[in-house]
This record gives sequence, structure tokens and C-alpha cells, in this order.
Amino acid sequence: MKFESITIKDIGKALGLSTSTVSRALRGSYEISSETKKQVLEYAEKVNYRPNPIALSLKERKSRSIGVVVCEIANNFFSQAINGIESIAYNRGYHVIISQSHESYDREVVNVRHLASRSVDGLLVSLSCETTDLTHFINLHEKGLPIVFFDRITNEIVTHKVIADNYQSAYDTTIHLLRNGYTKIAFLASAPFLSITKERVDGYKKALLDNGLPFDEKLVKHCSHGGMIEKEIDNAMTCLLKLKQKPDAIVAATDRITTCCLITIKNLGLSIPNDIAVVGFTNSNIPELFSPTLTTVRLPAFQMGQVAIELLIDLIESKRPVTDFETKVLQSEFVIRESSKPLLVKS
Amino acid sequence: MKFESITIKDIGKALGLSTSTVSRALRGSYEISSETKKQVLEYAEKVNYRPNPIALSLKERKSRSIGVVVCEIANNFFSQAINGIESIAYNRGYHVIISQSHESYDREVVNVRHLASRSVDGLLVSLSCETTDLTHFINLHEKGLPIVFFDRITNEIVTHKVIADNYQSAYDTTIHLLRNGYTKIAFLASAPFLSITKERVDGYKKALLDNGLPFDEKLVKHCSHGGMIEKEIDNAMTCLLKLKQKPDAIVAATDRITTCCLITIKNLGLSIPNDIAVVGFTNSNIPELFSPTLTTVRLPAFQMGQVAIELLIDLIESKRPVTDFETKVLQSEFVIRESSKPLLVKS
DNA sequence: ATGAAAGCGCTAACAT
DNA sequence: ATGTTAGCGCTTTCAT
Repeated sequence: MKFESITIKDIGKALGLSTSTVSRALRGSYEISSETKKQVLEYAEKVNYRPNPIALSLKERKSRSIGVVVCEIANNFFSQAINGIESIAYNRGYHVIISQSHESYDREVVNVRHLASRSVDGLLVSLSCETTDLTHFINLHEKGLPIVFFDRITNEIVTHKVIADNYQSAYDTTIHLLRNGYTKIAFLASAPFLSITKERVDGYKKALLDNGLPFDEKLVKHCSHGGMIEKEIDNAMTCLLKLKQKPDAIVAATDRITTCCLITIKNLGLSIPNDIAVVGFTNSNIPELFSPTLTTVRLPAFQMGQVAIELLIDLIESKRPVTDFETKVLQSEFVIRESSKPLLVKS
Repeated sequence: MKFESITIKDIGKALGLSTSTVSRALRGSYEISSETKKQVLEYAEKVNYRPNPIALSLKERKSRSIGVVVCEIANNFFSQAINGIESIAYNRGYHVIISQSHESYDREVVNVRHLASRSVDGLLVSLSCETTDLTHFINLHEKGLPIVFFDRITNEIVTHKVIADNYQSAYDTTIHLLRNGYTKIAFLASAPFLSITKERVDGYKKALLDNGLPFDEKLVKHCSHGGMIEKEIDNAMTCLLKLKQKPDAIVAATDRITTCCLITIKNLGLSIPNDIAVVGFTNSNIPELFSPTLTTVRLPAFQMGQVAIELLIDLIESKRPVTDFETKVLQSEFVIRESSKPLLVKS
């Protein structure tokens, strides 16, 4: 009733050879006569022999699989990044195991532990927004497990990293709004711990300063659950709109935050961009379908995934210990649409 | 340099016990003295012992992991379904391995093979739109691997299945359009092989017939790549709009098809619903943000995932062979918005 | 060129 | 109550 697959033992028995000979023949060892090799290979082909990867993992302590640690896949950015990861991993003979933290630190720890115990050969990580303690990664990393961070990275672990040009794109976004006449620009940011949050807020600040505008703390709101809880975005928005210095534009810093922000604005009956302009960091495929069409910063998600997995597999397959690490910064795509149209001078 | 984890052997050595005693103590066997048990448990805790799941898999031929086979995760329906799957699997102690076919039959076969060789304890499957030959599933199923199909199912394998009320919701959708005055309703369907396609087209047909309207084949277009290729949707749309009997409403049968359809309409400068009404099968979170807001059929994705994984785990853990299978049909949510507003009688 | 045997971590049938 | 041994499928010394 169980999955009795063909094993090298079966092949050995059938051919009157020992398991070790079969094993060696299968991997083309030079010490096996070409005759025997041919015989074994042909028979293996005939009975459709597949080596048992579990046995291999146990033996070799590796699995030709890599673990991906993200907050959630129901998010355009991450699902696109995963597609990039898979596109390369597949060709290089690796399998991808995806785990979701749902922005929970505890869940991230459990997932990482499980992946490690499953003998993944390496980890591709984008941190949860609750993660400040990196011990679960540090332990594995110190034991030699290759890790590459992407998007939400950390300084506490020295390894390859792949990010988008967060600082620059937030800077550009803000400049764009300023040029179009907006002066009270709010920033709806994700969790304060995240690298992406810091980088984006810094770019926003710098743009203001470069234009002689003060940085007003009240105009920056953080969503400490990374937008997983709609209420918090809603609250942040309400809070912003209640200010006496009401913002005339808003930059939404992630996918989730962008959509929630738009919904809140819609529910309040406000008009974009007349009442408030919006620019969103989002990898949505349909910013043109919004009304008005949405000005967006689109991260190079697919490409980030590809670059990250390339770096990781290189790390895994490197013969000598790697000490020279790099942080790749990839360019986002800034597309101007109607939601940030030049402010009409009210006469 | 490698991940020397603690093993039962280490514990045995440290405590002067044999591995079997340690093993038994760890799993609380009644034949071990409570003293020894306590000693072992405490030491294991102290050194943070974790059993090696790979060794367990090899030994027991199961892995407490289940494989999910879907076409893609960058799709609201599937990412929501996967969240439903995970929510249950996690609590019942199973891990979920996701694989994407990207609607390719070959890729599906490779993925299934890999999952099987990884000793997944069961499979949760939604077929690729190219799949007509089910041999890769039948082989495993006959060997006793539990499989549950969801959404895109097949009749060729007798097992549990979970689907949405596709027939009914397509029927309701069509009736709704008819009531609102639309009479030339086109149906933009997914690949012809898929169960969801047949069910939905049948519901659509029946609604027409029940209202004394003829079924016009020209008004049904199939996207044989399931919408993976935008061009094919675009072509189908163009084709429909060129008919002398131009449709006044369109039902888009999947997530991808819905968004592409809307984009095409937008690009052609047509107005919804005046030029053409639209109802979309989509699990998008933001149908209110479209302009006009989109009337949708939303599948109970999360719940479908939950029900499917429950059935699968029950199958896996069942002591006796299961022969009594069921096909659960869950209700979709039909939300009427602006894109299908009553047709204005042109005077 | 081939085989025998050990070992990866764990469990379980079989001693004692 | 505890230990010994074999075995899951595979690779890899170490013989021969």
C-alpha cells in the first residue's frame, strides 16, 4: 500500500551487482567498467529509477532546496519576487520552499527553525516587521548556513543583500510632489524597525530639506503591523486628516498601505488629487484601473528575486569561504499618473 | 563548519543510556521509568534537542508535510486559498510546500514528482489549464497517496473535492445582467479543459435559455492559456467587439481575465457600463477602487483552502481506507456594484 | 573493477 | 526497564 519506489538495492539485485557498484555506476564513477555502467544506466532508465532525495539529504546534509522567508505571498511585491526566485532556482536545480510569517516574529522563528531542520541549503530572507532580535538567523549563519537578505534587510548579519533604491525613489517621489505644487506632504510608513521604512523616510526628509521645507514629525505616520491590520492604516489616515496643517499629498510606503489608504480616502469621499494627492509604493499590476490612475513607485521585484537567488546559490556552491559580500541596489520604476497631477492654483 | 545538531546519540552518551532508551523516553513510552524520562527530557530541553525530520521521514516514509499544486501564487484566489490551507495545516502540525505550474502541464508533472519524492503525506491540487492527462496523479493516488482537489478538479480520480458554486454563480451573474436590461452578454472564459470553465459556461447558458434567449457560440471566448498570455485576452476582446452583434455586457471568468478585460476596455476608450457592462470573477481586494466600481463574484478562497486541507489531513490520518468521498460546494459572494448598473433605455 | 561494511538520525522488533 | 540490532536509501571508505 505504500510507495515502494525502486532503490539501488533493487537494481543491484536484478543485475547481480552490489549497491555500491550501482551507486557508482549511476553517478558515472571512472572506476566502473563502461559495460557495467551502460547496463545499470539502461536498467535504471527502464524501471524509471529516481534517487530518494530524503536519503540523500540525510547522508549529505544538504537538500538542493532553498528556503524563502517572507511575511506573506498575498502581496504583489513578494509573489513577483518569488517568481523571480523560482525562475532561476528551477534552472539551477534547486527547489524553493516558501514560508510566511504574516509579519509575526514568533512565526518567523518557527518557520526558520523548520526550514533549517529540513536541511535547506540556504535561506532567502525578507524580515517580518516585528523582527528586531535576529538570533534565529545569526545562529544558523554562524554555523555556516548561507543567507541572503532582500528588501527588508539587517545590518547585524554580514552577507549579500539585495534592495531597491528606497532612499532615492522616496526622494524622487517627494520632489515630484513638491514640483507639482504640493507642500504639506505626509508619509504613511510601514513599521519603524524595517530597513525599507528608514530608507524611504530618509529620502523623503532629504527632499524636503533640499527644498528648504521643514520636516514635520506629525506628517509621518508609522504602521507598526506593516499594514496587516487595516484599522491602523485607517487610524493613521484619520489622524493625518485631522491635523490643522492638513496634508495636501500623501506618500504610501507599501502595497498594503497604498490600497488601504486609497480605500480610506474613497470612504471619506475625498477626491484625488484635488483634496489630496497620492503616490503609492506598490507592485500592483493595475494602477491604471484606479480612479484616478495612480502614480506609483514599482519595485523591481522579479529582478530582486533573481539577483538574490543567484547570489545565494553562488554562496552555496562556492568552494572556498566567501568573505567579500555586496549589497546590490536595484532601480525602481517611478510612473507618474493622474493621482499626483499638478496642483491647481485656487483662484 | 556544518550544522552539528544534537542527536539522541549525544544525549545517550551524555547520560549513559542507549539511543533506544532515549528515543522512547522522548516519546514518553510507558516502558521507561519516570525517573529516566525526567532525566532525558530535562537534558534534551537543556541542550535544545530537535529531532531531525529528515531522518524521521526516511524511517517512517512520511514527513508531516503536504504539497500544494497550483498554477500560480501571484493570483488573489490562490494566495488566499493558500492562507486558508496554512491556517489549518499549521495547527494540525503539518507543513505546506507550495509549487507553481504557471499553467504548464510539464511543469506540473515535474513538481508533482518532486513533491512525491520528498515524501509529502498528501497533495492538494488545483489543475493547470493545460492538464488533460492525469497519469502523474493517478499513479500516486493508486499507490495510496491521499489527494484532494480544489477549484480546478477532475472526474478521473475518485477522492474528496472542494469547489465553489461555479454553475450557480455564473447563472446568477447572467440573470442579474439580463434583469438589468443587457441582452447580448458575452462570456470570456478560461481554458476549455478546466472544470471551472465548463461549470461557469453551463450556468451562463442555462440562464440564457431560461430567459428564452438563444445561446450564441460567438459570444463565448476561451483563453486557452488561462489568461497567462495577455495577448490572448486582448484578442478575444477585440474579436468580441468586432462582432456585428456587439455584446453589451461581458462576464470575465477569472482573476487574470477580469483585469486584462478591464484594461483592454480602458485602452479602447470604452465606458463601463454605458458601452459595455462588466461582471468579473475575481478575488481582488479592491473592486471598489476601480472606476466604475466592479460587480464581482468572489470565490470563498480562504474557506476552500481550509475545507480542502481538513479533508486531506483527515484522509492522511484515517486508520482505515476511506471509500466514501465527497465533493463540497461552497458559496461564492456576488457583490453588485456600478459596472453592471441597469441599462439606460436610450430614447 | 567490484564488493562489504559503516554511517547519516531515528524507531521498533527482539532480546535480557 | 533498558539495551542490542536491524533497517529506511544512499554514499563512501576500505578491502580484495
